[in-house]
Amino acid sequence: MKPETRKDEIINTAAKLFKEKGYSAVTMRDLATAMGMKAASLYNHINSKQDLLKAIIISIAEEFTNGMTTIINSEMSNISKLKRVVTLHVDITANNTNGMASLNNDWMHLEDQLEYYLQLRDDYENNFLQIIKEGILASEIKQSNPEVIMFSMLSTLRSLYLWIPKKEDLNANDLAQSLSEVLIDGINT
Amino acid sequence: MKPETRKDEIINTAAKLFKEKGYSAVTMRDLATAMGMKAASLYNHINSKQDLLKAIIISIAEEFTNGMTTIINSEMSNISKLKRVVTLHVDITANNTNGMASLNNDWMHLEDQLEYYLQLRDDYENNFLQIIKEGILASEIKQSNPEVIMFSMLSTLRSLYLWIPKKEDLNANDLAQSLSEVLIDGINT
DNA sequence: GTCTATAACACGATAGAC
DNA sequence: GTCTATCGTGTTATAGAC
Repeated sequence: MKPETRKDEIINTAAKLFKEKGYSAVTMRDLATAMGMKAASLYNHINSKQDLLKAIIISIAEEFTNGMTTIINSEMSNISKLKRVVTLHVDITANNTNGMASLNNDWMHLEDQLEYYLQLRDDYENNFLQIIKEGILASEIKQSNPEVIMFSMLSTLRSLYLWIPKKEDLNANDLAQSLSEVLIDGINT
Repeated sequence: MKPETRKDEIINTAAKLFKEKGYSAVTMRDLATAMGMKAASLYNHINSKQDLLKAIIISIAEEFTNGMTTIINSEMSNISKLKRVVTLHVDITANNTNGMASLNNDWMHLEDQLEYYLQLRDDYENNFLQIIKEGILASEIKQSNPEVIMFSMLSTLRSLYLWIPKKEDLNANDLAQSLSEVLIDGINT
């Protein structure tokens, strides 16, 4: 772990506030108060409010892209790949719960990087869908609508940022395990 | 269907804009432009921006509460109750996709009604959890962590507002059916 | 019921002292 | 690196003509 610079502190504090109220409702004065300084002083470390959003969202989006690439290129069953996707989400979310809120809810307020973000998200979803389709072809996965399956899994995984902070007793491995069981094996006896 | 009053038109247009950018990022000027009038004219029909949010969120939240009460008081298996919950979400969301976005993402900007909303949400989740726990006791549902099951189902159901508008070809009954299969029966062969 | 004009204030960001 | 002061603009909402 590198030591946290003052800029990193600001970014992390911003992510926390953005999670609570959303990007648009957080003012630079709010952020400054949370940092124990005046709003003008923030600009010695950052260029703009928009840069904060960019720093929060793009780095996480790229983490997902890299993780997905590794999974896609690996040699394992499609069910195992899905379980690896679950673990990917649990790990990234556990490491940056606040940032995940911005990724999910404030991406539309990106300015210069909006298209890039949408491209990454689109590629990610296509890869996710591909794993499911190949799993169905290989008879590892039930003959259901692949898009419904992806929608359901992805909705759950994208909501993890709301849930992980409330369940601190559950460690990442146990949570990924429980989630895989529920998402993949179902709940019906 | 009652004829839509001018006030209803404004509320529905507001819901659409709130879905796109969030409550805080939508200005009364944006709303007025979308309505083809000037911002000042809006105030002949509504009292404040906050009132719009209240009208959108609280009515839907009460629909969920009423629907859940009916399900809880009905005589059927717990698995059937869960399927009815899925249908409840699909129906309400199909009827008011835009409003569901505010319910999910902008509830924290409620002022006077915030506590009331949180109370309704809390009661709803407790009832949901109760169905799952009784289903496990009755051996209808697998011995998994009930909270993980609820979290997973509810995350998916709460995301429906994003998905339903993109899949207009799927009717409500078919969607509820597919979702129940995936959420309750799982995807593993 | 819609308009123009404007009040009263909050916003992001900058200038320049220390 | 933090401060005070402030610019220029955008915000919700109201007043009053038509």
